[in-house]
Amino acid sequence: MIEVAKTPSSPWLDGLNPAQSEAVRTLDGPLLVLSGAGTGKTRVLTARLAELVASGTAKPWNILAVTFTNKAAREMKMRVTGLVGPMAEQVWLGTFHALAAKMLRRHADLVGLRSDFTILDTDDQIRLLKQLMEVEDIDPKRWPARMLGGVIQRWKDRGLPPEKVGLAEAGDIANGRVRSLYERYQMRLIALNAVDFGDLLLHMLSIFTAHADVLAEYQNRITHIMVDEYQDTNVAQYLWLRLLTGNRNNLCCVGDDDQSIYGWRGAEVGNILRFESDFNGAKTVRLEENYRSTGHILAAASKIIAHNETRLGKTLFTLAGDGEKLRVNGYWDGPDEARNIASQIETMMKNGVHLSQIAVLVRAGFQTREFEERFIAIGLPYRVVGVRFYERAEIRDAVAYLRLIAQPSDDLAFERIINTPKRGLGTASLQAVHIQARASDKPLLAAAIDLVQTEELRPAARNTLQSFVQDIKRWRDLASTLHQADLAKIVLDESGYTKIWQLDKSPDAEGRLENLTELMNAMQDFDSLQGFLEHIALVTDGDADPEHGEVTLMTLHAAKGLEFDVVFLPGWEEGIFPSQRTMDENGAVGLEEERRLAYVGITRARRNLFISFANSRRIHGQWQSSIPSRFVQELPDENITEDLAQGMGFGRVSAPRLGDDGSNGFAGYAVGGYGAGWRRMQARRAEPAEGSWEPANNKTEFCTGDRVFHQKFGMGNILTIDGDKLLIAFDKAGHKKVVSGFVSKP
DNA sequence: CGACTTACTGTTTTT
DNA sequence: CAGTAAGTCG
Repeated sequence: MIEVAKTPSSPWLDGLNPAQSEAVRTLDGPLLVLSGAGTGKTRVLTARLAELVASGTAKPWNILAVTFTNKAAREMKMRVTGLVGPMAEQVWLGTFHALAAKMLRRHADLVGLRSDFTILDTDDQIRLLKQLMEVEDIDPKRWPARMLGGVIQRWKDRGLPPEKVGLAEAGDIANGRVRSLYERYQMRLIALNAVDFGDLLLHMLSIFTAHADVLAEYQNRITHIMVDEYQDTNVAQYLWLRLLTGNRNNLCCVGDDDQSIYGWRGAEVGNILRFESDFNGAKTVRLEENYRSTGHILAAASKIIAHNETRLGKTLFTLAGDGEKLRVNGYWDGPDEARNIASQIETMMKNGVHLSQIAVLVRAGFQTREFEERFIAIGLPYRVVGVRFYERAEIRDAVAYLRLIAQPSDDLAFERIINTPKRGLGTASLQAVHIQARASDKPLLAAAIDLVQTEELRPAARNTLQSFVQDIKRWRDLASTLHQADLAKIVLDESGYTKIWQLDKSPDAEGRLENLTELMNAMQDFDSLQGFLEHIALVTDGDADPEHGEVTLMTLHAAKGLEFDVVFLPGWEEGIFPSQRTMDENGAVGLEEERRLAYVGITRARRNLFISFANSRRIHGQWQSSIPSRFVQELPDENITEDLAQGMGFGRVSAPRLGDDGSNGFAGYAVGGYGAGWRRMQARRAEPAEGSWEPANNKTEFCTGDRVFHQKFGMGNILTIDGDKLLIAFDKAGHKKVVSGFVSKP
């Protein structure tokens, strides 16, 4: 390496490897830093930020540094402060949403909002949509509000306001009424002086597009932009970045296309894949030296991800030794898997491994249950990451009180608490308030104040409503003199909310009371009630602090960015992981994302990795036999040791090796018999040539009316065929939808 | 208005 | 199976 002259006072440049160093020293022009798992991404990001300031290339306030999570933003701020001191405070540093919210509050009037707008969460959105769906006459059974909310959110992710949504793509959803639902929803949000998460970006886009002066102001001020986790950006975020970058083009994006796992949430891997053609003269730096995992782990991860077609390609390497091979375990069933993993953890614990260094990572939240049950049974300390604090019902109720106090026009908060605790103000009373509100064009709370002056409600309801609005007013007056935490205590006690849980006899009531106390503790640290409400609107992570002497149990998604000495990856079975639904909905693209998830999971481990699958599992109360994930098959022989349960003739080699089309994970499998798996294993051994093995049952083999046999349902006749999905009238089991791979001709 | 019963439906979720 | 959501009765 050539010794480059450097300022002696730049400690952040010390110890960087050549690639890292190059990324840190490339200060101008478009730069893509492709950083594989564990290659020191955060280090590069913070060092480069420090270098920008220290070299005089940019003043702190000229720099915009964007992350996805508050946690990442916090860490970056801390580390940059450590490097350059309090100057770091001046950097525009935060999440996409927090930065956009900050901007939007300055220009709210340009889109018809006031600067004190409320930020709604998903729950509020859904409830609002349900109301509007009634108006639009959309059947909530056929089209669940959650789903339509998702559709609208996706449009927002793509930067599409209602008028830009193509008729074609809106056409077949909810009989073509989603578009007008979206329109109505947006109007309602403005009327409520509220925005949802997607609006934060969307409104800024429309302001930047319609008001050149506003955009110019930001473009002048921001000369350098840095983006973390670029592979997770959606179209709206991309457009926002593009507009802010202007023609300076000083944009540095850091990310890893192989770790893009949020496509289903609107993230566009395309953004990172296209970077070089998107930004003229872009330079790409690859960080490929991994400082986290041992050789076998890294090799397995690399070889699995190599099965993906759509990637920029990197080759991770480590100077650490090979370490131990991955262990691949087959178990009889779910409980067997949980029992074995739990006892392996116990053994490690006895051998001095700290529990905080052990994680069990699952594909979906419900999979943690089996482990929880086992861990409780043997008294193994654990914690489940994922149940978000601010999404708990009791917290949302409490916050709704505070929201209504802070913002009397917050109708959603009003609706949430008007009858919580039960005051006898049910649908009839609420209806009356709604009518009054619509007639006078006022928020619900104001309408309620008017309504109690009239004879409209029967005396009992009127009195109750009267005292409710008076309470709110009284608390509102208190808010100016009391600290918000004390206010919260008074509100919860006086409203009778605390009492609900004190009287509740269900086992989790105590926990809920603790959560409320926790909420008030959390409120201590804020300057104002407003500040606290802004925080909870944009922060959902319940601070996953480690070092707690507990095994961590969480989803693969939640594990991104974390690392552990020992990682267990259970449930590697077709249909679970890769998830059947993802493959059904997104085909080959979905399968590649699932594989990236596998890659993320594997690369979380520093030293020991255990992958496992079970022969049968109880899903929705039904026992179902399962087959090992194709990802098990993709693990290279030389990096693993395989352990099967006693007498189980069903090894990983029996996992499907299919084309990556995601079309039919089960094709050709006589599921249910271990013998079948064993025979396949023999067959594979005998004829291992790539692609030589064809699925036995091709979907084209079936015709409507065919008589077929199913392992579990018996004989039946095919009614309809939809791709590889068959609707079959079984003689005994009735009508069932099954995948063609499950049935055979007799 | 609210308590109770019945039917349905089950991923991942940085903000 | 188990949790929710809508529907029905008192």
